[in-house]
Amino acid sequence: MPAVPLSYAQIAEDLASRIGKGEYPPGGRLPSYAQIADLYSVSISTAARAIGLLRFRGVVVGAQGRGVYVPEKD
Amino acid sequence: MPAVPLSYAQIAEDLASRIGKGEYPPGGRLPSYAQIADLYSVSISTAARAIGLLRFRGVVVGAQGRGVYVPEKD
DNA sequence: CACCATTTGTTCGTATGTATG
DNA sequence: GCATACATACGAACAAATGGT
Repeated sequence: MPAVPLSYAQIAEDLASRIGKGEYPPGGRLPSYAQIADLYSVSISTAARAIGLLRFRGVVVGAQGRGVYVPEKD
Repeated sequence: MPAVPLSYAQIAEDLASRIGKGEYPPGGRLPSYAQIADLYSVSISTAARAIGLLRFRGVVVGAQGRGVYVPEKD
């Protein structure tokens, strides 16, 4: 991780890239907001924004109380 | 405007709709963050989020120090 | 059933940086 | 230099849903 934290858009890109590489496979669950915030050294609100972008793009689906998942199929 | 403020996604939808209707024509400028916040009775950060969504969708383009504009052509 | 911790999702207010005019 | 404006980040708070005890 860089000393200068990534922007929410860059975090979204990084996560999308990892999903594309199979790091988070279809049906798999992404780290929680708090974990992402910790992983990328950003606030929870910034982590939520990154996830929100992925959600809008359809890369992931969020389920309140459960987590954020990679859709099984397109 | 309703008593219950719209969400950032709904504000983005409303603005996109107005753009589609020609209320903000190609080449035209949208209200500033502060004006949108006032128009929809939300905070500036929520207004910025709505604009950010439109920007991601390509519906508008933002220019620092100048404003947010509707692209001339697709 | 009730209670509680976790998690998503949103809003707010403030602050900062950059760019324009 | 200054006012305006975009763009991002932060921390706090809250609602809603879930799942476990």
